[in-house]
Amino acid sequence: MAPRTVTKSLEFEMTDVVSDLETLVGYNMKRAYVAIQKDFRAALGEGGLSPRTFSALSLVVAHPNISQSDLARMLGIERSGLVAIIDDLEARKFLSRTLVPGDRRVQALVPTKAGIAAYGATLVTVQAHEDRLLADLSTSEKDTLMQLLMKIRLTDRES
Amino acid sequence: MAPRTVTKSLEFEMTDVVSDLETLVGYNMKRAYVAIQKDFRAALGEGGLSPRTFSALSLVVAHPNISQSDLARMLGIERSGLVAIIDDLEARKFLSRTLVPGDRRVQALVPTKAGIAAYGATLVTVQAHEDRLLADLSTSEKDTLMQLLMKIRLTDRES
DNA sequence: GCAAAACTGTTTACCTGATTAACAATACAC
DNA sequence: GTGTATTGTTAATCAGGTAAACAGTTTTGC
Repeated sequence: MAPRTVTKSLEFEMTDVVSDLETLVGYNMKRAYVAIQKDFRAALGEGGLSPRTFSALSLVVAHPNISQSDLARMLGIERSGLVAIIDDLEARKFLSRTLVPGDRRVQALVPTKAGIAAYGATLVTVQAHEDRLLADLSTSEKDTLMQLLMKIRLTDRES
Repeated sequence: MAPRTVTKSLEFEMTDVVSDLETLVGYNMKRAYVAIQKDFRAALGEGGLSPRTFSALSLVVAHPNISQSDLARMLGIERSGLVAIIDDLEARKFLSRTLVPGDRRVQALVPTKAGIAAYGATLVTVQAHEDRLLADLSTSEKDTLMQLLMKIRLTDRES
């Protein structure tokens, strides 16, 4: 079956590999992640939302009345860690904690009009930042990257 | 030119996209990075090297007699932040700070035999962790991922 | 020659993001 | 009803990182 395909020449490319480090996915993932985050913060500027706060706001806008516990689960963080994030968003008047009739434990998170507007504007800025930073990647490369990242991300499901 | 290619069906796939968040590279990059790092730590266990300490050791083994300043530059961190990492590696007797004849400011980092051995063993463990975690990705997918991450990473050069 | 500038390793103070453990209030199982 | 589970919260702690200052040591520019 397919006896003599020549694949050897693809195994190594002659870019000078500085050390084994360069061949590890984790190391390159970290460096790429740091570069993106740095540019994200620069794009949103002083007083702008941090990546995690933006993520939380995004999910609250997409899922109004979500509880903090559910939001924490979606973000993959502990609910104790979410408190400060929600405090921040509430201080900015982007959402409010509101009582839920049926269950007095939970406080549903509802975005304000200002919150929805701010989210929309910020999303545009964030998308512009990604378009700029990833200008060297073609659309199909970006698609591929997203698929691969998603695959790796979902590895973490069971924990 | 190419008047009616049907690309529309590729634009959106019918996985339920929870929010805009899922469409952002940065968010998925972070989630994937967190998943990998978590698995890395689990693979190396209690008392094992942290990712950043492993990275530093890798570069010292690959470049014996490197200075701390050069190492910090390679890692993309401040040299003040490197001190604790080198302290750790020196405490484990994996390297030593040694005087350099020509310049009394620098202390060259030289790996010990134990350091080189530990690095080799750890590298095998790390590679096994990545192979396991990324088992769902084909070899060519891994290659593609590395190329794309490298491209993004190099965006950060000028800073 | 020598003053000014630059570089090296280091400490200190601080920041961000995150976790764990505990807690009071509330709801649910049966 | 009693025991168990869940919610939001605080407090303590940690990991990783930055920025500013510092003493000691070259290097540069005349």
